[in-house]
Amino acid sequence: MRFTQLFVPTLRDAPKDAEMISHRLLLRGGFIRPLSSGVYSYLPLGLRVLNKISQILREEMERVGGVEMLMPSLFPKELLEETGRDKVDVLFTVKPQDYFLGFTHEEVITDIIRKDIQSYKQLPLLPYQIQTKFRNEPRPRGGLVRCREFLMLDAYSFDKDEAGNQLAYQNMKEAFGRMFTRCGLDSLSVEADSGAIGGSQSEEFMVLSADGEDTVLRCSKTGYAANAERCEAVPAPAEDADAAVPTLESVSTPGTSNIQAVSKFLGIPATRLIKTLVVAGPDGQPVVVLLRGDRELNDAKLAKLLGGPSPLADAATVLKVTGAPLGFAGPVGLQAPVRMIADREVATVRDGVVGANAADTHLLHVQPGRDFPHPEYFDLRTAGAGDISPVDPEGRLETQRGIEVGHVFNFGTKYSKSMGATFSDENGTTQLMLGGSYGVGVSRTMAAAIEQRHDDNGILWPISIAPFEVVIVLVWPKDDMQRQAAEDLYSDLRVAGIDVLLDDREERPGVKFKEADLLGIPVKVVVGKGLAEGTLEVSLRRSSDQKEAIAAQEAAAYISELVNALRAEVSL
RNA sequence: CGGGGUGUAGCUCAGCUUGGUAGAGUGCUCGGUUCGGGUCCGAGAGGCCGCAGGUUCAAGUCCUGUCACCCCGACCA
Repeated sequence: MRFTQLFVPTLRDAPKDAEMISHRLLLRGGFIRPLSSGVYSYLPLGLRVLNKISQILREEMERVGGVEMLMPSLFPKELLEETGRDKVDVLFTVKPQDYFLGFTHEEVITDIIRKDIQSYKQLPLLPYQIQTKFRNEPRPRGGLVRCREFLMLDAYSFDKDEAGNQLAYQNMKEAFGRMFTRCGLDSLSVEADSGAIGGSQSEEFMVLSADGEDTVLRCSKTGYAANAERCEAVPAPAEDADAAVPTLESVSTPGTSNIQAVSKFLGIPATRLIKTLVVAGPDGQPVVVLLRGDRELNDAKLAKLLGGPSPLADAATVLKVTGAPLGFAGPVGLQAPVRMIADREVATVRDGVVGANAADTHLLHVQPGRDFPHPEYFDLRTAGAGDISPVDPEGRLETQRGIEVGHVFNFGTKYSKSMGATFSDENGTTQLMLGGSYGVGVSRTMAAAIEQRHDDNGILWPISIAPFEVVIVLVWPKDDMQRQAAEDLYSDLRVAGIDVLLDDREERPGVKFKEADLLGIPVKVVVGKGLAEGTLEVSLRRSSDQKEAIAAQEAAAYISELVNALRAEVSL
């Protein structure tokens, strides 16, 4: 491709309100342009990257037996009513008739399968597609990181038995790992919550990045990693388990309606406080939840336990349950009989401090089981850095940020059951199919790659997904010798199967150098003053201070070798 | 949906406190200059100051409403 024929509107400055690096560089490099919140056009360079990523995904899907197809984006209302997902809140509705825009395709593929598969002989099956998805995200963010319209690979497995189902899940996990490695990303799979898709087994693929949306916890001893929202929180061992605890004492603590204030006022660490929250369960009934003072309630764990989202109760309910204003609730002497649950760690608190269920008053020397009946103990807090690893008592959890680029789900018979996808087994018996679904955010992967690979001058694309593998900077297009040498090299590299961009613009050299860096093309060849001595200058974007002078006649062969070496770094 | 912020030239922003002729840089066009890391000098084009209403002799500036976008939370590839 010749630069003069391309459309690459670069910007010297990115908008100040674009904060994520990938967002800024995608805009500055002329890869994307916004149309609306979370809705972007892919300009020529952006599309080239998307296509390269998509191609890698296709190859890895075919490798595990995937078959590509393309399903509609327009869903009739009745289809989603079958599984109840017509109530999903991210759905876009299409007006004249009752259609939804496609957000994920479990129902569509299951509808096809239930009609066209009758026999175990037709299984297993692994259809997939790469397609634009529509989700009315409440808050799009970070450019391509979180969009209302985005490109996704979605795959669906259908199997006749659990062994096949497990194999499909494991195959897909491996395929995903290979995809991200080949895209030049440092990724890891973590245990995850299955969310709206449902099902039992679920893992996310994370690209580690300081600006990632998700928190990942990793065990220092083993390879175990989990999304923080999902990671089991192991209680810290009790200190002074045998120490005598004095009898209860009520103290005045004026104006201390949060843990921090109480801790500071009494000079007692938050670890000895017991936080008492009142939540409204899914049935509307209040539930009292106890946590150690320094811990955070995990909404997902609570929702799972109580059977639905359970937000904090309003002040009126708190007053009714505790007899006190917000901030002074405690497990001792509650007004109304309510269910009381606690994080397991609360059982380890000795000589604790709790709200007295009276304004500006707390109780000292509290002992669970002595001063109030033991509540039901569960894993309810969010695990954090320094916690004991759930898989190895010697291990400690370390925290990192990540961007979720892929997610695998095993949902068993969830969709085949609700939609009636059955087949006849070897004995002629009707059975439900087993399935899983698997997604990769293609456009998000593009952003994640930049988050992980950039420097002050711009992007550092891995060669496998770079818009071009090589850029030839023709320094003086009006110099016939330089132009001829650049054209020859351009043609030779194309013949050698290399994706090459010839910067043939009538621009000052500095502009071309700066933009080559911004655009992140892995190999740069400068055809300029060195040509007087018969040489071209070759450098890598990631180490641009190391420049090699290569004889013009040998340049094509040298660069081919270099490109092959770079390709090999991200091959499997 | 809750909280915070921003809307002024293609892009990045100043001007608003204290109302009085619409600004800079960059980009674009033209002339010259320079010629291997976003040259320099000069000239020029380019504006519904997000939109609607109000206050005022007078509104980019003050008030009310509204829309859009960005950031932080609840959700997800």
